[in-house]
Amino acid sequence: MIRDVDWSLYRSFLAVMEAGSLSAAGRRLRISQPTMGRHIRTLEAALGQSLFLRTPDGLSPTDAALALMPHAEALADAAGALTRAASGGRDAMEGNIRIAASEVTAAEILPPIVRGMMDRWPGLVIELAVSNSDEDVMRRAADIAVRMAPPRQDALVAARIGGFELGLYAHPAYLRGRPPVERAEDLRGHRLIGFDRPFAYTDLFRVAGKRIARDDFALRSDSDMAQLAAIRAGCGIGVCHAPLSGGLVRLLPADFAPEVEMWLLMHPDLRSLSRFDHVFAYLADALARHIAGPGGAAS
Amino acid sequence: MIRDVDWSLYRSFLAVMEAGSLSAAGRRLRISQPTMGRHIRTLEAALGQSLFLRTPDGLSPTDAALALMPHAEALADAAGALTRAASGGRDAMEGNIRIAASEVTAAEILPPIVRGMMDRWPGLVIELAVSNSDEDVMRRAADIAVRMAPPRQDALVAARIGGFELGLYAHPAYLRGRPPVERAEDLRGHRLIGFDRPFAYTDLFRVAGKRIARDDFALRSDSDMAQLAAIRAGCGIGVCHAPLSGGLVRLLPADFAPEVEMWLLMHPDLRSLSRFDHVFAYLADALARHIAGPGGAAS
DNA sequence: TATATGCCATTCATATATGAATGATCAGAG
DNA sequence: CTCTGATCATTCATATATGAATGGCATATA
Repeated sequence: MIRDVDWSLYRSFLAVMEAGSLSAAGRRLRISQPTMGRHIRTLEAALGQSLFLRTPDGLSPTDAALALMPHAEALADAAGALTRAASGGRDAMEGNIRIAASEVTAAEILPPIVRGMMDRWPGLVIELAVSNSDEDVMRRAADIAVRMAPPRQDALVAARIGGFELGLYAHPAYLRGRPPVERAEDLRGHRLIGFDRPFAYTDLFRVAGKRIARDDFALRSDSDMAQLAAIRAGCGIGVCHAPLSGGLVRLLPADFAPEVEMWLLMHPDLRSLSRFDHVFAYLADALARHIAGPGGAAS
Repeated sequence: MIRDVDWSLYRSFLAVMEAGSLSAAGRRLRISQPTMGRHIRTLEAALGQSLFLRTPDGLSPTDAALALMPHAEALADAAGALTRAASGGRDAMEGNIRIAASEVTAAEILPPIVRGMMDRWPGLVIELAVSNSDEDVMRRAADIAVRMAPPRQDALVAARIGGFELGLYAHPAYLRGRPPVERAEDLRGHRLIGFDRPFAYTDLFRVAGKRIARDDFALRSDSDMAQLAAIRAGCGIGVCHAPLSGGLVRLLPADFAPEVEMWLLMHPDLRSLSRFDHVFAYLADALARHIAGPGGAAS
């Protein structure tokens, strides 16, 4: 049936899918547009189905192409993981490492830690990717991930870093001149900051047993970083990691104090490269110390 | 650092790793030995490290190459999945489907079911792979898997087929002329058939609360198929799926009757190709009917 | 000891894939 | 309407990768 498709063709396919045109894809892969066109034509011939409709302003994918897309991405993830694994020496602390974390983690927690890593191992090249699912590690789109929940995938190297509290916080400037928040009912009439789309966290948002729904929020954002920034800017009352709450005022600590676990994940295939183990251990240690710091220490 | 490695080189790398020599790898990929040699040399140059030691009778992998191996396999799995997904039309019931199952399942349960599928959809090409881990589906080494335990991976399409019993069985020819087995203690002195290496099933092997250990087995095999064949050949007493126990005598049904669940798994990326959905549903239905047949019906 | 069969490296003529240049087409801006 | 900036398809000279053939080298086999 289908035989011996050159893997480079898949690469060109993916590039065209992402870039939207032969020319743009060619630029990205540093090959010429005619070559790119030939690759796609060859691939279509090999697979026996047409993958793109040629239009004056690019190639638009057929349904068949869309169906193949996730597989092509998996291929790219695996190729990326291989290149990262091959970068640097066998046991040397050099080469690329891709770390995935949530926005807040990447922006607020990791930078000083990464700084320390880079100082200690100057040969390392760190890539920070923002994402929220363990899938990244399973799919090898990232080597190591920091997550705020236990892994839902078996077969991953996982370390529980520790637990910390979430809390309701507001900036003093917001609270000034507004009715005090002393009981759960006092939240009515206040500006609440929360998620836009339902998330894992959504269920956590219960104050004194009552669930805060989407409509109760005066400011909605799916970016936890934007939420944090909004709280700090005095936009209203929102949820924030206790260890990150410096300068903010905690509200209703008795009514809202859900605990969150921090986990570190790694793909088992990376254990054979010692630098991943070292970075994993370094991160686990540094994150544990971060949690144990101000407001943490719940584990 | 490392830039723009042609994915075909990874393919050659994998072929050499598996074949053990440039010539053999070349034959497998239908390219010449000099070309294969050039590919490896190019890859080594691109990755900046030597991958093989050239010996008179082949290429032996360095540690670096061994470390890259799992990644290369992931790449091959993804490429295979892509080709399989691309084989056949978009919504047509034709093309390749790879089904993973344990030995016993593949040999005893699936054949008539697969026969039915092939009759119904003549365009389908079925590949039966023997394996025991959900990993296969997660890694996309198989499209659909039949498993005897709930999935340990989230993010898989999973259907619980039903439960059935395991039991202790022996062939009448074995039992003839031997002391009868009426209580758990009677097993002493009998020939037991069991696993060689510790497995998930090992823990199940408890008779009247007492665990049967490795040393108690007179015949050990990690192949469940070999065990079944041994029981049927009258080698001794062993564990067998109730639905497969035709012609055998059940022993100590009150003391040993652990329940096992059968699950069907599929990678979510395949849902967009309708033939995988259809085959999934067909398998789920046929397996459920198999279980509900003789000796099953525990769900 | 001679012979056969693996293997890899090298060479060199050839087939193949590539890129620059060109032309055609379309959409949007002035 | 015209011009600009995208796009893709085609052409053709060139660079590149390929395979057949060869030689050298080990290890089995008789």
